[in-house]
Amino acid sequence: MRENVKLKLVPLNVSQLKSACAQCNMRELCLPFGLSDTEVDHLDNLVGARRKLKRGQHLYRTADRFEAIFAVKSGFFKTDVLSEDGRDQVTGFQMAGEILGMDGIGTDLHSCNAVALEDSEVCVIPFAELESLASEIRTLQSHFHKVMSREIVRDHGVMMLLGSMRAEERLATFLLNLSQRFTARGYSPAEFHLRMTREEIGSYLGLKLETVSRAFSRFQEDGLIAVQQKHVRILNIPGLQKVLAPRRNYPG
Amino acid sequence: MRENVKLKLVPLNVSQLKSACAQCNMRELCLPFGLSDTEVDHLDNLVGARRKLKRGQHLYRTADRFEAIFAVKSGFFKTDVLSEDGRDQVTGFQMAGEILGMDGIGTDLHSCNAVALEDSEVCVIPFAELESLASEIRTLQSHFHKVMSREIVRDHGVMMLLGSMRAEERLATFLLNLSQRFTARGYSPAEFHLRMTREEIGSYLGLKLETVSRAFSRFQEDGLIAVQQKHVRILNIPGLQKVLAPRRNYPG
DNA sequence: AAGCCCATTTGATCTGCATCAATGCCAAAC
DNA sequence: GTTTGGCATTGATGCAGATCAAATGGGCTT
Repeated sequence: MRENVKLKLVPLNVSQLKSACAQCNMRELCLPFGLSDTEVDHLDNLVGARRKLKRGQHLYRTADRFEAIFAVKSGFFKTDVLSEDGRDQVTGFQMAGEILGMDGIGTDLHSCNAVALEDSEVCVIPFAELESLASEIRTLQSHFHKVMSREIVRDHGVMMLLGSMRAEERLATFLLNLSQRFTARGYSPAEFHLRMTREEIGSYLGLKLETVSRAFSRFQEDGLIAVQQKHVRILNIPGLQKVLAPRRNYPG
Repeated sequence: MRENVKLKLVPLNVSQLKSACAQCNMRELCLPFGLSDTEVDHLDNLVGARRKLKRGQHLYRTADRFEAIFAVKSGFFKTDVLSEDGRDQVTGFQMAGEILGMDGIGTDLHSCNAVALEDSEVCVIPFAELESLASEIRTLQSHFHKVMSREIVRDHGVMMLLGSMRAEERLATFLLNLSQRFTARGYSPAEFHLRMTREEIGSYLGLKLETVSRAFSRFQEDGLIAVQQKHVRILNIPGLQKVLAPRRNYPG
């Protein structure tokens, strides 16, 4: 049941409706940010198609030809890298308004897999056309560069997490990050449904699933959160933040 | 002696010489890649200044205003992120032909520190002007996007390293990566001088300096390399590669 | 050339997380 | 309503790498 894969290269579930960035409520978090109304119209023309994915379906796979980047319209994705020797690393989780696929620009081939973790919908943005439009609309060019740069900065944050935090610090960081992103999208900062498994969280955080589970339980014992399976309620945000700044022995 | 810091905000050591991408032997690894002669001239006009740095000097610091990206002309840099609670993570090492500063595009402020690990020189590429030129020269725009994308992909590689490799695998990956980059620059693939300390390597690889040191010693015992302090000679590249693919227990 | 500082190496011990193993829970399928 | 299978929790044990500690050695300064 995992997925029924690549029966058609051009999937049937491509809606030919206009994507209507202008009406999209993720507008302010997505590529159209900062564009004038007429500029958004141009972008709308470019985003010719949406694509719907069922849970478990791949949006793209490693070594797929790169042709477009994708804006998540609804749903939830993960990206992961698979090394030759079988190692598997989740490199990110993407939600509405976030951009997927920039990994493919450098080599014209995708360098990771993108998988829907729930039924999802993306806007398909053909990259050659985006570059054309960006060279005409300077605000779009500039904003696109900012999006890529922020991805680099985000990755540095993950490196810091993986390189220097202990298990509970990693999970706290993860939860606070999710909370903040849900908030930015108008959802509750304190209560949400995890779309990914413990194993996927573990892969992202450089931990084994048992360690993730134990950290969840520990946070619950300490009254910081309430977890039941995939449902999480954060009870004490400052408390979670304090997990991150443990050893302060300032000599001043 | 670490550094004599920010005596002048606009450093004196800015050469007003033309940077002459056309004559630079890093041309093919750097931004000019793929440009025609006349296009390279345009880029040359844009790159108005070079800047020399002594070992230990900062090229930029976290929260510095972002104005330009930098192409390393000669020398060696590290970038690192410092978190509020004092954690320090080296996010990369940069050598000739590589681009520094893209972390600042997203917020107009730099989000990490860049430090010269030896006397170095960079080409200063004012970013606003680069965007202007990129919107006129499509090959430049396209190439710049590729450079950013590759940075993202590189970061994913580091995540995989930090998230799923053991100490010796990390160090082997690191050495092979250096070897490959030196090779691409016409240096020996097998023999080089490390510009960074064990502690900086450790920070980058998510290990303590003692662990790095022990891994070096282990590789030496195994005849894979010869190390003496910062001088490294790789004796057995396939052997180092084999360190990365240890546990193959295919059930086939 | 001498002395100092700091990077590096190496050893001994400790510990956080991985690993191994079993049980429990929930949703979908029958 | 029961079965099934994936996911999650929890416990027991082991080990890789951190931590603590000391000795060595180069490179810079004087």
